[in-house]
Amino acid sequence: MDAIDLSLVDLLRGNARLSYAELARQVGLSAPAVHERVGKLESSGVVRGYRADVAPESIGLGVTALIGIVEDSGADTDDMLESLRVLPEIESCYFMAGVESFLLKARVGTIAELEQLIVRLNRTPGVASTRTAIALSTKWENRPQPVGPPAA
Amino acid sequence: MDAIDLSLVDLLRGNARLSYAELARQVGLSAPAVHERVGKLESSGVVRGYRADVAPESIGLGVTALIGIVEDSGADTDDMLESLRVLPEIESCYFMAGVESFLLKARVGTIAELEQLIVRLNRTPGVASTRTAIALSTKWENRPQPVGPPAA
DNA sequence: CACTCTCTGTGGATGCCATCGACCTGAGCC
DNA sequence: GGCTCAGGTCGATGGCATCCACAGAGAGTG
Repeated sequence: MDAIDLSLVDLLRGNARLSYAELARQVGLSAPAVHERVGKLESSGVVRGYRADVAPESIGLGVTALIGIVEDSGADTDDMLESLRVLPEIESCYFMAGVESFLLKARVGTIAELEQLIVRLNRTPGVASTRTAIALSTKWENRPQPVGPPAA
Repeated sequence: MDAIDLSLVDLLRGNARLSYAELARQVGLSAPAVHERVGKLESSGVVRGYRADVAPESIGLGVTALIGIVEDSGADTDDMLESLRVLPEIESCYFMAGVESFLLKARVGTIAELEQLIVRLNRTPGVASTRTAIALSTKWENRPQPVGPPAA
């Protein structure tokens, strides 16, 4: 991970569809060299994939909610995780410090669907309680932070 | 947005670097047809961009925190938003229902940097108080939810 | 110091892909 | 019927991805 790798990562975070030729021009290397570097970034796990950033409301997921989960004392955290993982509405899942063991970001189409999700969560073994906060609007999301040390 | 558009969106959420030729094969159209559809999805705002998914710890952002913000009564929400927007550590910003007006997801390298961020937030005009929860680990994040109605 | 091995580059060749333009076809409408 | 438009296909062309052979820098070693 030298400065050129960081530039590549930065460029690809801004636009994942840049061609290798374009990346090569930006960082001052040849296209094959860039191809190899990016390949190594991928196989070493630095770059986990490439995703289209889609407006959620345009694919019927207009409701965003943040849900905190308090575990039962004695609950098996791994089992709970598996239960959470199968719920497709849960877009992100963080294991937290604090009273609430998990913080979920969930995306659904309607408030009714959110209700169903919350009911399902409360029925899940190991869940003592949930606390849901609805996002009225998303000001921004997953904004890439310019890479720290060798910026440009 | 017909079924083919949804398939394209799904494919690109899974791998944003798929070629138009490959997309065309997957949905059973010609490459130029796919090119035009994707172009329309982009210009209509359904597809907002393409991002490399980078492991944050590998670029020196190993600490994730969720921060709730309570506004002063009488604070100007738009001004606050502008103050928040310039802080690069804030990766996502939701305007929430509830006592806490904003919920931020912030990413920093160290706990010391997180402390600095919280201090800055508490000094920001309009901020009455903050509440910070640290993510001990990220189980998953921004997992694409398979598109609802016409799944395969 | 020279030898060698490895890592990371470059440059050239080749076949696939992006992209443009010409043309086709079916739906909706006078 | 005949217009028009949206959205397709096909073919051509230039650029790009990708493979290969080879070159130079640095580290470790006799």
